Amino acid sequence: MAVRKDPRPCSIADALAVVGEKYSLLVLREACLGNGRFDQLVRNIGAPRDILATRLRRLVDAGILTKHAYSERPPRFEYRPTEAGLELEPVLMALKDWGDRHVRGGADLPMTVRHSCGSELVPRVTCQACGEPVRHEDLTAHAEAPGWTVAGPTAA
Amino acid sequence: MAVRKDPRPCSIADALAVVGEKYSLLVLREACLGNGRFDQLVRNIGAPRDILATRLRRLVDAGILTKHAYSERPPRFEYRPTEAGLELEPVLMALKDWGDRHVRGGADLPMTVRHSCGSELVPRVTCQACGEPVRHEDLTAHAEAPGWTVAGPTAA
DNA sequence: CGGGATGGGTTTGAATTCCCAACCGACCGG
DNA sequence: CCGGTCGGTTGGGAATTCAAACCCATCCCG
Repeated sequence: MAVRKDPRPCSIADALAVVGEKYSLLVLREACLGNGRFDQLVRNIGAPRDILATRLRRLVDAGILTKHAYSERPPRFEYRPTEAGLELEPVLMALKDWGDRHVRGGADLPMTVRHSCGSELVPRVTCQACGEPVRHEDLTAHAEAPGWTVAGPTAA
Repeated sequence: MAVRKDPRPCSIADALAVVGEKYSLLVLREACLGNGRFDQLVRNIGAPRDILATRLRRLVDAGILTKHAYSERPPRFEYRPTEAGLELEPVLMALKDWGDRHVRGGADLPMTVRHSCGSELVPRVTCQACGEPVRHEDLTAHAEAPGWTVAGPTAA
């Protein structure tokens, strides 16, 4: 799915080139949940088996999953998130939050996540420096490489 | 791209069904940057025009973009993020951060974003309740709807 | 030992998408 | 009138995806 001719050098595009293909993030969801076996992935995601096999190869190659043998004889594997994969989990949580609020009505959430602090997780993307939530109107983009021109005063 | 037979009710899957198709999040990136005109999108994203047209229709239908006329005679349009679209921008930032750190080496970032607090934005996904960064080992998933079974003690 | 189930895939052929290039209509500028 | 811009649409071939079937080694059961 690698965006063929992305004219802009951009880490968002780079990230999507790795995890932006169909099912990839759902595979990571399941891997993070501990459901990393091939047939679990097939059942829980509903992806065709061949597609799943290619995604898994790609995610392993990209260093997001590792293929871990949980049994020799017969050889059986489980796909587990690497450190890089685990660091993608907050993105997944932020996406889940957005989906909770904007796609699903906001009520009757199919699944919740509890944080170790004791309360139910409500993920917020914040600025590390000041701790404030990241809001569009507080952002300004700056080009560091050629290819970037920004029209308005808005930022991404 | 709606995942055809997603066996799990999941807000992540729901969100991806809307913005998970190829180019969709890059379109939103450009819209947030203020580069919302059709030919700007074509140039900056590098997507085929017909695909872009389909994505735009879908994003407008989903309430993520609006088609705003910036000129009558000749009729010219600009796609702008709605409130829901703007609320997806933090996810984009979190994704950019991951890409910065894991796909790109970590150095020579093509673009940076400044936060209104004065420092360069380093987005962190935090727990709203306690303010701590969201880390995999602090999470536990809980099923609220049928379809959910989690294998390990891990969580997503 | 035979017979079925399980796990982790690969193969096949049809259906769907994507991609590219060309085209179009409305307008403007010279 | 002629070229250029903008915002698309159209057509046809290339690439992906899909569903279902198949494969193969290994248990499990009797």
